Amino acid sequence: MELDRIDRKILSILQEDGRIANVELAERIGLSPTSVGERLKRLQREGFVEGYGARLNPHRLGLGLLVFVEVLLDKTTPENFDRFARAVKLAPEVLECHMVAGGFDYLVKARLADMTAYRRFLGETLLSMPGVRETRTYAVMEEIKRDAPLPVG
Amino acid sequence: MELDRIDRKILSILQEDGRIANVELAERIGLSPTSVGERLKRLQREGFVEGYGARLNPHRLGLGLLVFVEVLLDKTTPENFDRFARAVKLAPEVLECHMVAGGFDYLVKARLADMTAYRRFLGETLLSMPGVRETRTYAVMEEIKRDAPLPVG
DNA sequence: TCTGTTTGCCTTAGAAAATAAAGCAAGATT
DNA sequence: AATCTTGCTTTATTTTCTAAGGCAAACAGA
Repeated sequence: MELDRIDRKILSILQEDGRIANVELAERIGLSPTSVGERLKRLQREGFVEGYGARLNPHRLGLGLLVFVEVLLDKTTPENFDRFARAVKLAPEVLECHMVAGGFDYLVKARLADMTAYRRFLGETLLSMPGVRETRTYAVMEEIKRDAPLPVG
Repeated sequence: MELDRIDRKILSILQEDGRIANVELAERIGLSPTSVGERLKRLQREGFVEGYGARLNPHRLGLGLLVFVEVLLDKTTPENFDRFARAVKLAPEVLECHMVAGGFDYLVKARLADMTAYRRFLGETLLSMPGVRETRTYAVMEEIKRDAPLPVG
């Protein structure tokens, strides 16, 4: 399944402004609203578009601290991996968690109110997770680039 | 400026489904469309909602490889920081870049087609950026949790 | 306590947008 | 050459958004 120039333009615009009216989207593309709507429906059906979301300001919501945590597990058995994965999915502070190849097992991205909240999170959530041996925390001092759109062009 | 239970519910729903019709949003909240619309406009005006975006599937777009790169700068002067920041903002492969406190200077998150593309990106973009001394790459093997909504409850 | 004001919600009506149907033309297929 | 498919357009109906006006409860000051 191939994307043409128009499909990419639709995706690009929608990634920046997911709530744009179909009429206006069609104007910017240079097609009728109907055909743009059909293309979009196809892009959703084919799985290019997974959904839409509001972009919230974390600081405004009292989540002033962004941290990355490198996590090493005790014994890297399948059950340990699985239990850790399940625990991470339940923790609302954790925005992302990736299993990586290299010096550690998981990279966790979390947002919290402040360092006090982080201390609690580290002790009560991360370190009490099954099989966690070691963690290294990196606090973000400045967000240079935040959630850039995927390159579709 | 305080958020009540209804505001939080609006933010929560909108974060998951940013394209929901105001009528349906109002139904799920239990208020009239007008008053939900007014609340939402206020939440946007006050900066809680920064915008809306389509969630695209990176794999479907041929971006099968997710990497995190730790970057160390040569001399940590303000100009070097600034030049690096500007260069990073221009690179479309870079989705996030954070200045961190700890063992290195920057943590970069990037999506690429494959390892070949990453090699090129590393050489032509990252290593040729001003003042970059050392990089450590961590390739993601499995995405356990991806872009979870911010906890607003 | 009484009065005026604000706040947050509702209903209603007019404007705008989404959706579905029908048709048309260019290119592919047999 | 005739038919089918594809992708677009226009039109009409339904749905949604938006702005106006009004009501009642909470609040402030005299």
